[in-house]
Amino acid sequence: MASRSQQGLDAAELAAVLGDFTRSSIRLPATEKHSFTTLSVLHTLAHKGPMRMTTLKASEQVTQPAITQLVSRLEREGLVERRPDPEDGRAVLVGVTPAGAQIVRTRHEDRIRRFSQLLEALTPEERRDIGAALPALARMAALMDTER
Amino acid sequence: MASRSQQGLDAAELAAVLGDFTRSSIRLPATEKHSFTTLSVLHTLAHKGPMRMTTLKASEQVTQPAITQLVSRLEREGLVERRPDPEDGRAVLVGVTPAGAQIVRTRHEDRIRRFSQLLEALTPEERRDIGAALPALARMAALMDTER
DNA sequence: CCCATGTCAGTGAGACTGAGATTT
DNA sequence: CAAATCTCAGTCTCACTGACATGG
Repeated sequence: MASRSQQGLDAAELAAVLGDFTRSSIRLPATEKHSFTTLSVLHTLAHKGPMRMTTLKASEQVTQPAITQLVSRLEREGLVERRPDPEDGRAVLVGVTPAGAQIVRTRHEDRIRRFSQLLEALTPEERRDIGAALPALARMAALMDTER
Repeated sequence: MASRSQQGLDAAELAAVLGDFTRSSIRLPATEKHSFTTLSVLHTLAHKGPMRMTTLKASEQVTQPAITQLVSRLEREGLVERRPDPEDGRAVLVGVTPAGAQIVRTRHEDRIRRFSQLLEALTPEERRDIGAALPALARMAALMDTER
């Protein structure tokens, strides 16, 4: 790649590798029962605590009706709870139930197990390279979020 | 992280960073008209040429009816073409049309543009670290695919 | 009265299972 | 006849837009 020697990293190569990586990652959890958005909502609620629909909507990048519908489904399954906001009669606060938190925990453990296996199949040099890039990748992810 | 000094990379940290990264990446193309699977099918067909439904089904990890339905929709939109397999009367071959190939191209260019902007916001050291990790990340993606 | 917050109704994509049709 | 390939029918999730009720 011509521009790699200039700035150390070619955008086309980056897009190709990370695109493949994301595609492969997405196809993995297809064996699971819950959808990506469902898990993302549970993850958000488990890590940030109860919040109102509007806040949740912003973090998941969907419309209000979509959040209403999703929260209703999760509530029916006993994974989240609705309760009125004591400070604002229009709003409701949504929080995870113990069952919802358990799903987040289990999924997290599954992912760690899976990644551990993947790491064992890599060479020490590859593990070192990926480890060294994690802070930069975390920064990129943060930049993607703020850019919206 | 305790185990980082031992093997150079902690699975929990890797899962956390790559999870965040994937989440942020997925939420990005929400502004686009076509779904993830739609784009993935067009991408596959554009890069590997016409193939039968069964092959496509395997690469996208969905059931036959889902592929039938998706191809029908894409055909209706003029993005792919069905034609009988001359060597097997049971099978059909699916290929992209020029319009479908154009969508793949445009999306690819958009991604490169976006990544270029992101890279400019990083430090030279961060770019170097990510560049050095790309081969290892590509290997990980390949391992995820073969593991299924 | 206006605005923010949430829900309801209707529509469409996209996935699944189960049941055929057709060709090898 | 058995197996492979694809389609059809019916159902579910999950997203959208537009209209609406309700409280600040």
